[in-house]
Amino acid sequence: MPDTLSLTFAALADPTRRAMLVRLASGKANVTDLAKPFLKRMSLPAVTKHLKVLERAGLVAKTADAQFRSCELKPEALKVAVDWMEQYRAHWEESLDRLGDYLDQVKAKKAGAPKPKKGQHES
Amino acid sequence: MPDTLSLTFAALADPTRRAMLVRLASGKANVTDLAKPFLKRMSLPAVTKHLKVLERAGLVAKTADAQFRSCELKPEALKVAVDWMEQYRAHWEESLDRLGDYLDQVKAKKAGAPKPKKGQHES
DNA sequence: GTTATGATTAACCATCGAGTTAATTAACTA
DNA sequence: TAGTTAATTAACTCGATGGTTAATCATAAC
Repeated sequence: MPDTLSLTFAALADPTRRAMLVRLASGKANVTDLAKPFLKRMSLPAVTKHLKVLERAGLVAKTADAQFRSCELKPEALKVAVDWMEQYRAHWEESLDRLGDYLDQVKAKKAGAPKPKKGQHES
Repeated sequence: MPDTLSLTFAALADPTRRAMLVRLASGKANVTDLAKPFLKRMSLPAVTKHLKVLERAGLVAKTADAQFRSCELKPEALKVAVDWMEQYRAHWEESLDRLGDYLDQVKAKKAGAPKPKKGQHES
C-alpha cells in the first residue's frame, strides 16, 4: 500500500473527487445527497468508490446513522499535502518575481520606444 | 485529456516523481544525473517516462544541449495546486484548534482528578 | 567512418483505476 | 411480513500507468 502523501495526491487527481471535497467543505452530507450532482454523469456505486478513495486518503470520514452514512471533510490530511508543497514556495515566489521584473522591463522598453504595430492594442 | 489540476496532482502522486522534484529544487540536472538515485530500482526508460509525466503537468521543462537534456523545475505549476488547497486552510486550522482545545480539556481534567492507572504514564 | 554517450521510442506485460449492471445488506415503514 | 430506501459489494470491461528489454536517434569523440 502506498504512502499517505501518494494516497492524498492520487485522491485529489480526480475532478469528481475534488468537487465532492468542495461540497463537503460547506457541511456534512450523506451519500445520496453528495451523489446528487453526479448522478447524471455516473452511477451511485461509482460515487461510493470515489468516497472510498477519499476515505483511504483520510480526507473524508463516514459515520453511520441508521441506513444513512454521514460524510465529513477531514481537512488535516490536506494540510500534510500542502506542507509538502510549501517547501517549494520560495521557488515559485522567486520565479514570479522574475516574471514581474521581466514585465517591468518590457513596459519600460515600450515607454521608451512606443511603436505599437497596427492592429495591436494596449492592455 | 484531463485538466491541469488533475495532471498536477496525478504527477505528485508518485514517490519517485516527488523525489525527482526534490532533487530539481536544488538545481537543474540532465536525465542521467537525475536518474542516478533510481537506477538500482528501475531502468532509464522508466525515468524518461516519469519525466514525461512531470513535463505534461508543467512541473518540469527540458532544454536540449547537444545530446544532453537539462531538466528544470517549474514551480509555478505547484503554486496552482497549493492555491486550490488553500481554500481549505481555514478548515484545517479550525480543526487543529478544536484538537488543541480538546487536549487542553483532557489536561485540565487530569490535573483536577489525577488518577493514572498502573502501567500508564504521563505525556 | 566508427564507436561511445545520452536519451528516447517501440513493443510488450501486469496491475490499477474508473466505470458499468446486477445482486445484496441493512434499516425503516406500512 | 412485505416493501422501500440507503448504500455497498460482486463481477466484469476497458483504458491508463508503471515497469521491462531491445532497438533507434542524435551528437560527440576518436
